[in-house]
Amino acid sequence: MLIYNTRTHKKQEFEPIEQGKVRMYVCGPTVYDQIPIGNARTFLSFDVSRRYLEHKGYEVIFAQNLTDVDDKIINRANEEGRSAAEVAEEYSDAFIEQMARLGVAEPTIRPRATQEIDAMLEMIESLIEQDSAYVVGGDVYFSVRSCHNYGTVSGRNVDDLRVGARVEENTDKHDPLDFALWKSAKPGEPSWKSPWGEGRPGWHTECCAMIHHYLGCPIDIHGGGADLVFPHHENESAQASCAWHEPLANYWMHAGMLTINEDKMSKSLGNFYTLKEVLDSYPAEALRLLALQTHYRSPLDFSFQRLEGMVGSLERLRGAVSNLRWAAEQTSEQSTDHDATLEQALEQAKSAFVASMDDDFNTAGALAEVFGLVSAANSYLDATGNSVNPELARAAAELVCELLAILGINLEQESSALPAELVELAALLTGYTGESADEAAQLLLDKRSDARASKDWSAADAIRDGITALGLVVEDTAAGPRLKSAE
RNA sequence: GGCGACGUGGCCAAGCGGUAAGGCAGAGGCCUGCAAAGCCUUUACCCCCGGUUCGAAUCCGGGCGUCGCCUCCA
Repeated sequence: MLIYNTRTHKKQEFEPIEQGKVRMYVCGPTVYDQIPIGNARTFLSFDVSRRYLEHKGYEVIFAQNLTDVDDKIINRANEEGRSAAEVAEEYSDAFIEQMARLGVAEPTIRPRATQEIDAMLEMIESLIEQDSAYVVGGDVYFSVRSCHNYGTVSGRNVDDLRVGARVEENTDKHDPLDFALWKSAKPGEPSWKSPWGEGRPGWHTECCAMIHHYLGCPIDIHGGGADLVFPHHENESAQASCAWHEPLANYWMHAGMLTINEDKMSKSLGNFYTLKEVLDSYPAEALRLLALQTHYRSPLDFSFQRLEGMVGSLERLRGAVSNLRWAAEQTSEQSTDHDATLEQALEQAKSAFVASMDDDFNTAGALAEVFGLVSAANSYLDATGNSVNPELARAAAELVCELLAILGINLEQESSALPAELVELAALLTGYTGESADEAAQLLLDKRSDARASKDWSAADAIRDGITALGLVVEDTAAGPRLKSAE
């Protein structure tokens, strides 16, 4: 399969270092607040990459850090008058919770920066020994000019870099390009002991040391948002190169940025949404569909209007699966004249899905195949009037679910029990005296069928309206009426 | 100034040398007592101008436009 490598600017055939095994690392969040929706896009993309690699039979060791010490965390803690550790703890938990809601699989390893200080100190000492880093006061800086291949990940020339474009120049540095590996602690800041005094690690230091410690260098895939290419990943790579004389990673993957109505999301523009906010109002699967209909490297324009549309798409997928399964239960036919067409569609979907995903995780193409399969299945149901070949119908339903599962979209809904209010409704309209919602539903549907048979439309509609009011939908299929919960 | 993306139907978006997937929205039809669900049909000068080629949305050159990154934002 092909994977686009940021470093080489090309799609390359993926060859893992170790046969059958993939070691990958995706830069995690700095835990100072609920993560923004754009951040979630990155994690979603890599979740799909990981799932697909696993589907291909690879054993994937997936590591993702939590940056739980950082200026932003300290600032927030100061504002709220509590410790940085408390803030980090709260938002680490929040992050893990939201990822679970999004259906992002747990990483194999989830190191926290504050727990890995030893590995960082070791790396920094090694860099100092090799003259790639120097100490100024209690700070340690990485010497960019000492790294001969600096710029190879991001494709930049050291001499082209505009220094001080966004941050004031720090006069302690030997060279303006140098970056901090270790920062001395100001009073009241969280700190750890080091040979250079109390302090804390720099951001670029964390990921690199953790990768080396847990996965070894080089790893197969290093991922993150496109905004991390420079300087974060460039710096990580430089540290590995100078400390261990190994590349950090063979493939560098970057997820495109998320925009809102073509604008970069930012608090100042008032178009800032957190993942939590979105998931509180929309199903995670709809958000996934939205994200996966755009290639992971392209910018993704998010809007609630689009998300709204995805709810409809989700329904189409769910509807097809549930209709197929339902039809399969209703009939005992062994085969039909239309089987061959559907069988062909199944094969087509399977192979085209894989072909798309093999091409640098083309989820939009893969998804199109799933929709194609859904269309074929719906046509099949239509053509057979629901008198299906049960085995084939089930196979189609399972394939839809299976393919979507590779994309992390779970169609299986917890089969919500019928609402108890049905009993009251049945009591009112049919004189039902029992207490079973299932029986009540059956009775109501039977009564409605009778009413329809005798063309008593008002009675039939009264029953349907009553049921609709309970959040259910009555569908009259060729094989009889059925109840579904309204989305 | 440097580096890099991108410009495909009303909206979103695949395709990356053989004459345009898919989703959402719209229109018409079928089915239905009416609905719901579903089916069928239907909407493209692929930003512009050159070039290469038997053939280009796809490659090359030049415009125009949009966006991202350029020291700590995924």
